[in-house]
Order: sequence, then C-alpha cells, then structure tokens
Amino acid sequence: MKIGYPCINLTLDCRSNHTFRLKNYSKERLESTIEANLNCLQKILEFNKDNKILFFRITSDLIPFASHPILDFEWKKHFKTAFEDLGAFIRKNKMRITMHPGQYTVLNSINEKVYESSLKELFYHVDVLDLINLDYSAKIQIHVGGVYGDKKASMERFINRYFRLDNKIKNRLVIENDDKNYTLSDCLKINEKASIPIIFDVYHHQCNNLGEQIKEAFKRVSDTWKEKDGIPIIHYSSEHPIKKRPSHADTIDLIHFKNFIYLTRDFDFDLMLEIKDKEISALKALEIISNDARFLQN
DNA sequence: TCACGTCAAGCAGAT
DNA sequence: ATCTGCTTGACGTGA
Repeated sequence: MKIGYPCINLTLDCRSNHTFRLKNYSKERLESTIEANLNCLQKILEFNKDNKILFFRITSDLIPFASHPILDFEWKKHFKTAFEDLGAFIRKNKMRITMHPGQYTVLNSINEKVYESSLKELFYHVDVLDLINLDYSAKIQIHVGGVYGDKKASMERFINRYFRLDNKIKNRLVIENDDKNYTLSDCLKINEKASIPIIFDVYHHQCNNLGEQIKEAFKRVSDTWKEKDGIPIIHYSSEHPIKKRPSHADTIDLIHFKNFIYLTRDFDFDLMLEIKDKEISALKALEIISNDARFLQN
C-alpha cells in the first residue's frame, strides 16, 4: 500500500502548476513556465521520497495550454531529457503516479466540439506519462461525464467512445465514481462492457450510492484491475465537519481513517488522500499505517 | 506591496 | 438567470 496526495505540496515554497493568462501567451513565457513547473515537480518528488510518500498525482497544469490551439512550442522535444530524468527518479524509488484531467474533459459529451477537445486533453496527459516512461499502472482518471437527462444513453455513448479510443489512451484510462451522477454501480455496468478499471472514491460513494457496503464495494472494484494496471487505486476523504456535503475535509480525521483502514484490512490498494492540507494529512496517514502488513510488504 | 476580480474549457443542482 | 462546486488556486491589473 502506498499513500499519496494530489498535485500540490504545501510545505515546499514552489508550485508545479504555474500558469498565465491566454492573452499573455508567448512561446518564451510558456517555455519558462514549463521549466519552473518541471523543476518544482522534481523537488516535490524528492520531498515525497524523503518522507516515504510513494504515490502522487501530477497536476494537469504542468504544461499550460497543452491542448489549446494557440500552442506553438514543441515542449515534448524541448523537455525530453527533463522528463526522462523525472522518470528515472520515479522508477528508481518505485513511486506510483496518476493524473486527473479537469472538469472540461467530458468523453461522453453531446457536444461534438467538447468531445474533440476532450480527446486532445487525454492525449496530452498520455504524452506526459509516456515521456516520463511509466508503465500502465500510471493511470489517467476521469469521471464518466454528463447525464443530459438520459443516463442510459449517456453511459452507452461513453462505452462506444471508449472503444474508439487510441490504445495509448485505453492503456491508462480509468473511471471514478462521482458524488452526484455516476455511482459505483453505474461504473461497474460500464466495466462489464468496456473492461475499464474503476477507481473507487470512498467519500463520493458516501454521497452517492445504492447502499453497497465498503467491503462489498472493494471486492467488486478490485476485480476490475488487471495485472498490467497495478493494484487498485482508492480515493479517500471524509466530510467536512461543518460544511455540508460534498465538501471535503480540511484535514484528516484520524479516528475515521483508522476505522477505514481496519474495515479494508482484507484488501491491498494504493490510497490517494483528497484532503485540502495535502501532504500534511498524508504524513499523518503514513504514521497510522506504518505497522500495517500492507504497508510493510512494499 | 496588496486586494480582489478574473481565468481555455463543462455540467448539474441550488439559489 | 446566476452562482457554486468540482483538484480551487494562481494570475495580474489597479490602487
């Protein structure tokens, strides 16, 4: 079991998600921004290594405007070596990496233009993970998408479009249950047809479910991950103590977390903590699982 | 130097 | 009709 956090490290004084306004776009500005982002990413990974955090989500903002028509800079060629170095570091330290395209990536959109730009965005994410030279356990996770008043048709549209995807994307793409539209049960139905692995988000499930208990859910979800996909990925958060659902907690609730770890003791998985204080909570979680057999076997 | 309106892009649900 | 949340945070203009 590896513990991870998404995109941003709050302890370090650098960010790997620097961007700028489209109206200020220039090749030079893009190059210097990417360079700063890659440098910071390296620092974050070093921090993670030093703190035994072996799971991390790379921000989609790593390359600003990567799928935008304005882009006129060959960033893949230009930063080839930097990506190779990152890859060597990640593989040497047996880290797991994921990426999560934003809310504008909607594979099942009824708007053809949105569908096309979503494909571009998926290729961008694939390019990053391919340049870093990671195996297919490095996943790109998306939600199923929009409902458009007809969930059945929208799920079928997702499946049909999934089948037509380039293998480069299919090898890495996974779906995650969301807090409003597509439940675990919906994702499992899609998996039956498309064999796409499912990231189970425990907190989303709490917000949006058909009554499945955690253990039952873990069993079903684990079966969707094949050998080449790596062990299952689980997303964990708990609800904010004051704000109403679906607000994520500001920091980890240690009692809730201990209970979760105990409940899932029969399963092995990598755990992404979607909690606002990022690595602070990840470090607390690590301490709790430091004597767990699933952690020790890594 | 700092505050605060705005940022490439979608969708659903609440106000 | 407009706002909010989603990975919400970072940019950048104006004072």
